[in-house]
Amino acid sequence: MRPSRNSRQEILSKLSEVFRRDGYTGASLADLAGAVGLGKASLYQKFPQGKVQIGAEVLAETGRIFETEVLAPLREPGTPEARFSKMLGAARKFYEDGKLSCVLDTLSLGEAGQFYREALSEAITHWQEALTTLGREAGLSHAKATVWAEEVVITVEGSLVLARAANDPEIFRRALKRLGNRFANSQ
Amino acid sequence: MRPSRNSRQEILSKLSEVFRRDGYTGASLADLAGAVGLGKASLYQKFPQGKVQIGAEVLAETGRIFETEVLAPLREPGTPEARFSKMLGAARKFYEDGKLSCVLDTLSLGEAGQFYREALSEAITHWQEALTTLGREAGLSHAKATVWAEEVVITVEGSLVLARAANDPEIFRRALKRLGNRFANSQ
DNA sequence: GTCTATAATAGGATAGAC
DNA sequence: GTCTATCCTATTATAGAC
Repeated sequence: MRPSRNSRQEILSKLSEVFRRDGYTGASLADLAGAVGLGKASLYQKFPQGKVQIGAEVLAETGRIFETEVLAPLREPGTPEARFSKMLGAARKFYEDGKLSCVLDTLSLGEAGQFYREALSEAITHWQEALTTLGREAGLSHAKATVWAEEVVITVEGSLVLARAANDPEIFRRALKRLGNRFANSQ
Repeated sequence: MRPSRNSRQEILSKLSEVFRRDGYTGASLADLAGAVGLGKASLYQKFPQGKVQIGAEVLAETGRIFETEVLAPLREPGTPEARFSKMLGAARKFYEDGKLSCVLDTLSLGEAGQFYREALSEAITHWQEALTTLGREAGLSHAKATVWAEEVVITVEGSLVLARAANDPEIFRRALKRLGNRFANSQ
């Protein structure tokens, strides 16, 4: 069923954006509350354990969205090339054309890294495994598929960092385009 | 001449470490002061404009160190392959084998990104240009050298993010090793 | 130059009214 | 459920002693 206007999912989506722009420490409760249009006290009604809980649920929900919107296409029918291309398109949307950072980056700095270590590791593993499977289906050896998968994730994360630091989202889009072209040409 | 025991360079180096672990917002003045073994008030003696100034000077000094320790080898005598290999070794040391993040990442989040936008952009450009020059000397066309340079920087930044998020510095070391091998094999 | 002490403000969190 | 009001702590920043 369709979530109501301010379902928990919608709230977490808005909270996620704040963390992805400002990082864990940089996102104050006032910022977070403001992003969902509530007072701070109302946030505590929904997240009694406060900021740590908000981060944890944001991570979990972001992982679910990433799974259904970005990784699922890797497993749908079609040639490996087409499926990878779909994933890249979905990633481009997920990261808003390079204008929005990744929680793997913004929620792994400093104290947050300690809170969320397990969730972060699992998210990376999950992403890499989905890519490795595709690589194998495209004819790569296990070793080559593993390396390729790691490099794809590295490229997405690295290009997002550069796009943010240089204030040039085009860096991200270029990098994704190259990933797609190279995979197509290797087929 | 050799800097005295607590020269500004040494102080900035210690301050830099805090920013690279905890990010701009995550680094409190108490943390920063503690890292150099001083009280907060003493930090304000050295940096009257406070945290923003500290970040700016850390960025500038980190850029100088990166230039002399990591980029300089690219321009020294030797084959392109040897010079690139030296840069990778220096980068490995600079990032402490993947255990220390890059200021391009940790000082570009949230408000810090606005403060330091120019310095961050310039640092990226500088790094890429040094690599592009090397690529050209290795026989690449301008277009290919530019792409290759961008990909090297992306790989370093991305593998650092993953290493931190997964708490596995080996990701960074593997990525650097692949960069070296691939360049050698293309010669 | 460095310290203690102290503002002044922001941030995380809770109580209780509506 | 959401708000105002409040508390407590942390944080930035400064004053003034040594």
